[in-house]
Amino acid sequence: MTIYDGVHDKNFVAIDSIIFGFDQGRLKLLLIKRKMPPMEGQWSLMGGFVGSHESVDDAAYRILENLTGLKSIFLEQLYAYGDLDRDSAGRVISVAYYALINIDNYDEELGRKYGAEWFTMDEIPSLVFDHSTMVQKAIRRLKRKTIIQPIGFELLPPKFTLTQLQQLYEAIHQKEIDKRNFRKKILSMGVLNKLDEKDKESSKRGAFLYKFNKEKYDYLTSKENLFDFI
Amino acid sequence: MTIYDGVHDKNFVAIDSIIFGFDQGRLKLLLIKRKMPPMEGQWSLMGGFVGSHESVDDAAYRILENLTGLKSIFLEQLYAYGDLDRDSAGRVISVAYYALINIDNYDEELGRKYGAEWFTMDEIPSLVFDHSTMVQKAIRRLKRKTIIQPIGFELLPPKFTLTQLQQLYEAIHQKEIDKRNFRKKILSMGVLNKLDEKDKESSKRGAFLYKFNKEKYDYLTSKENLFDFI
DNA sequence: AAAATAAGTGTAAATGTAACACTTAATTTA
DNA sequence: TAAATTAAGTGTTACATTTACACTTATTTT
Repeated sequence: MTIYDGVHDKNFVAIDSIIFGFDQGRLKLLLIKRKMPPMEGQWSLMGGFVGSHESVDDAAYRILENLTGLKSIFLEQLYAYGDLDRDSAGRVISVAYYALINIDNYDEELGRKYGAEWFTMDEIPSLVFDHSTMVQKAIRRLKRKTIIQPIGFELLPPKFTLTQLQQLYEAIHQKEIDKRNFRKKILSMGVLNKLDEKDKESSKRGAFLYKFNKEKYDYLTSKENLFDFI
Repeated sequence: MTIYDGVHDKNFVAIDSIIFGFDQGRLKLLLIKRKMPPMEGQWSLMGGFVGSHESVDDAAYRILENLTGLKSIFLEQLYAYGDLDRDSAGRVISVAYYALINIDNYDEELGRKYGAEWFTMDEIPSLVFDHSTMVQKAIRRLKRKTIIQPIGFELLPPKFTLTQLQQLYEAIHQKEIDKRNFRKKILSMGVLNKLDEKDKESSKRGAFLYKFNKEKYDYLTSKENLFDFI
């Protein structure tokens, strides 16, 4: 019946993480320089193998924590890559995840250990294996997802100004957004809480700080199916 | 550094297929009755293991062909499921795919061999392991995707009436659609070719048949990024 | 010839999105 | 201490998209 029945085969399963950050108005990607063959010295996504006594999600969190020191962050499965020759070292199936982190919480010490560096989106070098494909898909997913869900907050500090939030959206979508329309839309979602504090860093007048309202967000996502993406 | 480093572990990787069909105005799902432990006699998605000498996509196509006899059909990766205890027989990571097939081309002979049956969406029995979760996700994906891309055609015969197409959309989205608005929108997409033939099965007057224009669709999807979903 | 059946068609209201420029608060400098 | 500087903050109109809504037409059956 079936020409090839692979019932008794096991395979290496790996994780690769597309790690997004946001700094100085620019969207960034965390890459590491490979310290082992194959492709030693080439830029790569952070990755590792899935053990047989941990879930795939747990492996993704574990690997991300190794590099960033961060535990509870936004991490979502992107796609499973399964071409036979995708990894030149042999047959490895890789489940790609993308993470959104607040760059302030990133552990630079750890990063140095892995030879990690942040790259702005227009300066991403060519990557090993099919990692560039993964990054492309992650960017598309991020663009789409931020239209529907306000996940962008994950990339900002807990308190942020509307201007910062707008700059983030502009960085993700790579286009200018009208200030009035942006504020109208984002505030109408009702997931932002205006604080009494002002940020005086970037202007003389000072801009009000806002906080993401997770409770309201969770309520909306549970109530309506609209926000539900995948 | 890392508490658990699973570098040297291999894992079983499986495929599970959510197979959609459309018949008599109803969206349907193809399920099989398990003929082996665990969960013998329980309803399940069609599945199989990924061999170490085939790509994950190839495995998905192979397994689908086994059951349906169909080779070139719409098949798209849904999600990789990796909980430790998801399969009660042991540690198996499963990559779920969903398929859209024209039910006329389905090989009933083969289906009988596997104990396969078509279920309408409101009659889906409880399924083994995490298969119900997979089905839920596939339905959500299908709903979303048909809003953006006209992939619904995959479920219809090559020639179809606008009424049939509308019934398909109504079945997927589980709500009535206004006939005039539906026709306006679907025709404005410009991916349908009206034929000179009429279908006289369902009305005395007869309804014009249409054909999906793949060339135009491919052109649009390559040109504009709009249709691009994931 | 009349009845029955599903196919086929257009317009107006409502909603959502996009375009557009000036005022205000606070600090710095002259 | 008044003028200049800087980014924050704010509404309205035009345009596009989506929704709501009902009758006529072609053909077959009785």
